[in-house]
Amino acid sequence: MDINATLQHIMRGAVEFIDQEELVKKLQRGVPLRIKAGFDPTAPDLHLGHTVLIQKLKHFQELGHQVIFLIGDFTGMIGDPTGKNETRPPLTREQVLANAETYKQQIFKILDPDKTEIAFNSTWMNAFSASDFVSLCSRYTVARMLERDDFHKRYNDNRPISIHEFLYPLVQGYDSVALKADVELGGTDQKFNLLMGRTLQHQYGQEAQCILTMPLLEGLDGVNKMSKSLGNYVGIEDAPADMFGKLMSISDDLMWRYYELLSDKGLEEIATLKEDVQSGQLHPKKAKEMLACEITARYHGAGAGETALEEFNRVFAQGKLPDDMPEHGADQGDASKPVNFLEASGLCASRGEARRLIKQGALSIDGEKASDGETPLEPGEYVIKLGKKRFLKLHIR
RNA sequence: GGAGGGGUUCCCGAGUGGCCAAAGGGAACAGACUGUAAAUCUGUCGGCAUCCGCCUUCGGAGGUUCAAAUCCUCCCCCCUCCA
Repeated sequence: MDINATLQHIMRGAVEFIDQEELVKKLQRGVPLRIKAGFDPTAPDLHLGHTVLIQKLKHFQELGHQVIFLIGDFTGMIGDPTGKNETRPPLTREQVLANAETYKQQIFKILDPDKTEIAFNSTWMNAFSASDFVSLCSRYTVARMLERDDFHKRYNDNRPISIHEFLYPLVQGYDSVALKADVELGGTDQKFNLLMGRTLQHQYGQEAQCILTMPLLEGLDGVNKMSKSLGNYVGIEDAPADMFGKLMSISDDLMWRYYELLSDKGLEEIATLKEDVQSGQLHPKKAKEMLACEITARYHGAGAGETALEEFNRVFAQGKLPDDMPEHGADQGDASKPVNFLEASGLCASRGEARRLIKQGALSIDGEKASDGETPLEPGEYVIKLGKKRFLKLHIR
């Protein structure tokens, strides 16, 4: 592959690359580059937002470069400054290793294990002495630190910034020194930290890394970035039916964004799809199904996408029942009153909620709308549906 | 160290002694409409109780009062200005 084709592959979907000329120089040496991306040691519950970056790593891998998946177990003690999270309690060695295993399980659905190096920044940071730290801190100024958007805002809004939060960018930058990274990837929100790597590598007498930022994927709401805490995410470990269903619930506008950032389809192919939808040749729902199918198949195997599609249409388009439903058994009598079994089975958080939902017309039993929550059911088997998405197979003894 | 401002239900935020389970917005959930789209409209949105009503909640612990998110005391945390 010539340099131009290589560059094109690298730049696809990227928001910004600093600095292309430097990259060309690095590439021309013909030695595999060291590509760094850092991740939190906690909650290795990756969602599609993370995969935007991981797929970019894969691109580098395909081009023969060395990918370093850095687990920030030291920086994890600090927590990337967001103003929300305070210092996290340090994880134990065992927890970190367990999380790393879970990471591997998830990222190797995308990356090639043989070409991926897993690193932990505690490896070098735990060896740091207090004077090493002083030396590191002396290489950057408070004024420049406050340029970081998040710090800047918080400072102006009179919201707290703890001093240790300044350490996060410094350590992340130092990681690049320790790893001798050639390129570091991150979301656009990471730009400051990525640039820190360049500065520090310079300071420590190394060639500066290039940085590549990827867009942040919007969550299912189409507004906020995808995140676990906002609950607007599609986890790559989500069951095929959930994954498919969540993707179908996005707006048509958002669908194109997802195509752009998540699909393996070429950009031209996507443009064609979009035209077909606009001209009315292709129903937007079909286009969305294709997307949901592709992504579900990526994480659950080739057949899973099709299966999820069929299931989805059966349950939601035709109003039939899903394949597997949670089951719940109850004795006849009090326990067989709808308000009681809805609560006992976990379909509702409380009896009050069950009553409200029934009043709102959300409950159906064996396909019949039920408005009475207080009358016990006779012994037998029932299919309970609450709202659109909650199902239950009920046995009354 | 001194002076001042602030901590409210999932989030933001109003509320300064009873009419407060606490305005308003957001999120979420349900219904209508659909393509389980999105948008929109309507409703719900602490727990128990089929209405009455009862219990828990407004940073924490005590106190005053018939009655406290609201007043007092101490404590914890955050911010600003001065030093």
